[in-house]
Amino acid sequence: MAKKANAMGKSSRREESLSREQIIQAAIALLDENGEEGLTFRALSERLATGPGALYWHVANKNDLITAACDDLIGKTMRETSLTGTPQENIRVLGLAMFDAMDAHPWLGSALMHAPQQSPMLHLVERIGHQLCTMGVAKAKHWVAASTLLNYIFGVGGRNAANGQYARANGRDRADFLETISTAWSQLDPNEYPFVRSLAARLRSHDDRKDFAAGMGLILQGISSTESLETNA
Amino acid sequence: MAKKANAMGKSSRREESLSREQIIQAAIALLDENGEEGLTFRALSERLATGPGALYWHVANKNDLITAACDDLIGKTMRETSLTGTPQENIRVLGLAMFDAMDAHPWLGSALMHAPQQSPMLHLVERIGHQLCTMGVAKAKHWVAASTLLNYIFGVGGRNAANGQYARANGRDRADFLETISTAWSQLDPNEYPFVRSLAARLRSHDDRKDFAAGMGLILQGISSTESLETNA
DNA sequence: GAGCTTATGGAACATCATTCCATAAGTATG
DNA sequence: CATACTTATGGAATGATGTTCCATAAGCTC
Repeated sequence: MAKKANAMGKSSRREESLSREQIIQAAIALLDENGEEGLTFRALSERLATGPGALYWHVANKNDLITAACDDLIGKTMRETSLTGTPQENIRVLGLAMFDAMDAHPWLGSALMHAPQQSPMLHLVERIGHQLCTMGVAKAKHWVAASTLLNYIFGVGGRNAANGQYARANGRDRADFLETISTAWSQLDPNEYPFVRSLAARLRSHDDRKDFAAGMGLILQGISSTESLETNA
Repeated sequence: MAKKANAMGKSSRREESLSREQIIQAAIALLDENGEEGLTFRALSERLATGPGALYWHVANKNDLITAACDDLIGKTMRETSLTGTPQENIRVLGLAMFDAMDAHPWLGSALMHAPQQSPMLHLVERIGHQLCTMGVAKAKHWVAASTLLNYIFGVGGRNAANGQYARANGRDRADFLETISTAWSQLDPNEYPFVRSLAARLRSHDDRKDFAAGMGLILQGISSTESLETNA
């Protein structure tokens, strides 16, 4: 008795062998189609016409795979973004490129929160830093300026992704979703929540991308201002 | 045959009945002790001396539970934070209170990225908004100012949490972790990554909390600047 | 006490990431 | 060409998870 193991027809090495790159691309496709929960080793192996075990030859584990997928997209985004304007404009362009990537791949923002920083991310830091230098930002401000910009970029990305996925998970489109929240806000107690109430209308009509760019503008203005910041250097 | 169901000694209603609040507190304790992955319905039911099924009477599902845990902590943080300074100072205090909460509960930042916005979060928005009004920020800027601050606060929280958890997951303390990255940065190609290299030393010695406060200062300065921003209202 | 509601907790279920392993195709070596 | 060794492969098993189901019992209302 015992396990007969594999029947005869078994495996015979596949014509076009698997590759790490192939697996990453399939993972991205799966994530794009079905969201964060759509990526399972079973679904992935089915799509690639193999078994889950084979994937582990090319990929260490799921975290490794997701990290690689993030790197791939950030790298692609960086490669496709060229900078031709003023430093401030260029930083905005970089931020918007990341925003668009996270918008096109709604799982990306959330995944980046869990994934360790890898080399494509460093490339983004470097490019932003280069623009800061061109702007003539004082060296003492470099660290704070760069980290504030990055935290903002990925903070927005993460939250936008979360909102989008929440709406999608409840089977409603963005407009419905915003409409519901906006209505709820406008019905809040005027004494307790005057500010939130006053934002209800704006919520309904706002444009995430424009607001993102405006927020970058706010930070850039803070960076450019001549006031020196408290530093701990 | 078939299932004999429960033996006789069975259940007899527990002396102190379960409550949603009790479950939430136990969940927070579990998350604090063992991180994001430490919260399972099995561990939770064991700690509460019951079965997983009983928890579902008080809590809809895991998402509901995590959202409730987040709300509990944000609510507590808001309740414990009183504002007595200038509007700018107050906004900084609010941000730092959230930073400290996310620092004390490293899973919080990450969980907030997935959880839908609930009423304690609205309370935070309201308080920040009130300070913006006191500062005399133009109405047209309210939306951008508030959302930029919030995105920054939770963006930093999320990233800090991710870094901390990554370090912890690899069994290294913060100093080790930063040391490794700092060294890696300082060994990058000087032609390709001059900026990142120049930040290596700063990375080693930086203080997350001070940098967070400085970033808030940057944004507040941008908000206070008299230049009007492009709005889409 | 009868009947209904509120809990309770253990077992069962489906699904997941991951490991294991028998196996076969490639590749180098003689 | 034959023999070893490496590189892949893919299916089966493992263990843990969130969730559902259900028999049961305690409280409550009449």
